Amino acid sequence: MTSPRPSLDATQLGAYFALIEASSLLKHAVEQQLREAGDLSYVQFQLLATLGDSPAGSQRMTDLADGVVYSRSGLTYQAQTLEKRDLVTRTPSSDDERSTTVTITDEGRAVLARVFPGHIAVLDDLLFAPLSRSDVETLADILARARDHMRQTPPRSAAPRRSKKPAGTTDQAR
Amino acid sequence: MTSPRPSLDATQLGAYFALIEASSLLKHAVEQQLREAGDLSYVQFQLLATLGDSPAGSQRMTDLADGVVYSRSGLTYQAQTLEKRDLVTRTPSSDDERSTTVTITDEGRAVLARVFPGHIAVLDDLLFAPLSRSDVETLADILARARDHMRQTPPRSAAPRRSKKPAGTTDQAR
DNA sequence: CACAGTTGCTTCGAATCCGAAGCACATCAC
DNA sequence: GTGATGTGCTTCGGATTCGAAGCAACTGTG
Repeated sequence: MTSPRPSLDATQLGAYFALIEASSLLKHAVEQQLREAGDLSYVQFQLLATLGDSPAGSQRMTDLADGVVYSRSGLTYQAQTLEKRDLVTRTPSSDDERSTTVTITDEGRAVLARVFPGHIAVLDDLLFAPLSRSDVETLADILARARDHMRQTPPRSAAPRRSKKPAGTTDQAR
Repeated sequence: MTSPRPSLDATQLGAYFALIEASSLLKHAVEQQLREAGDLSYVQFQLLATLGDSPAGSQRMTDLADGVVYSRSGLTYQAQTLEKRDLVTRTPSSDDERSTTVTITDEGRAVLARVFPGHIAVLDDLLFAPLSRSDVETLADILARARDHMRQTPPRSAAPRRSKKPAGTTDQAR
């Protein structure tokens, strides 16, 4: 950051690094707690929590994938893992033979309930402890805006201009 | 499902989810850009950037690991990968035979320089675009506080005051 | 109805990650 | 010195991730 880069200013860099570091640290801590308390990975917890929050306790694979940030294949893997442990069931949808409906089981809800208190505790201790009430509100507001913007921004806007991919053009190598 | 349990309030949950989602989305986007522009993973970029920022362009493995959030073994893996591509060199430290000093090469700096503009562009488009100047300042301040707190909080404090367990659930096989 | 294009999910291979165990050097007693 | 500990890094095995390719079921057009 002491480099002569005419791009981001110190504040922006600070925000960026703080965001990445804080989320990484938090995620690691949460992951560890989940592993110890219920032998769950973070994704697995997210899936169970999402399902537990759903009206019927079930969702289509695709809708689940949209809620979480992970890939479809990764979701398949985790869903299978959860199914093996009887925390969810997977059944073909009735109106569309292709889609799979994932449903949380009582056992799944039990694990969720067992893990939740510790999860909250970690968040309180690590994330919320050093923040005031208004800090949290502000944080929620700003990050929600950023998230919403990223969600609706075309995933490919990263590289400025690029249309069709004609051939093995050694893409933008400077 | 907003159960009647003494959990987090809506604002806290919102902040938590927004933090996780925003950082995940951003990281994915950045990762993709880095991959396309310089065939670097996010960790590799972080390592190169950290080294590039260092006075002599070099650091001990351990110090590097502290800067990044990843594990020692993961760092070893990535350092080896970078070394194979001649983006860094690794030499035993002179005063301590055990430690390894990692140094960025000119080639490494070149890759860094090639990748940087696109990196900035992604950040501008995805993270900073929907935020005002003061938003960024506030965000940086709050997250920096959270991060610093997490860094100095003992790693094992996951479940501090929570010793009660739901019946004689056989603990994990150790 | 037949066909082409979509959509939903899974399988496959490769890359990456972590924790535990192991190895080698350092440091601290005595 | 010499052994007991500690520190720095790597190796090992296993888990998790992704993208690309594949399969099966839907949809739209004539």
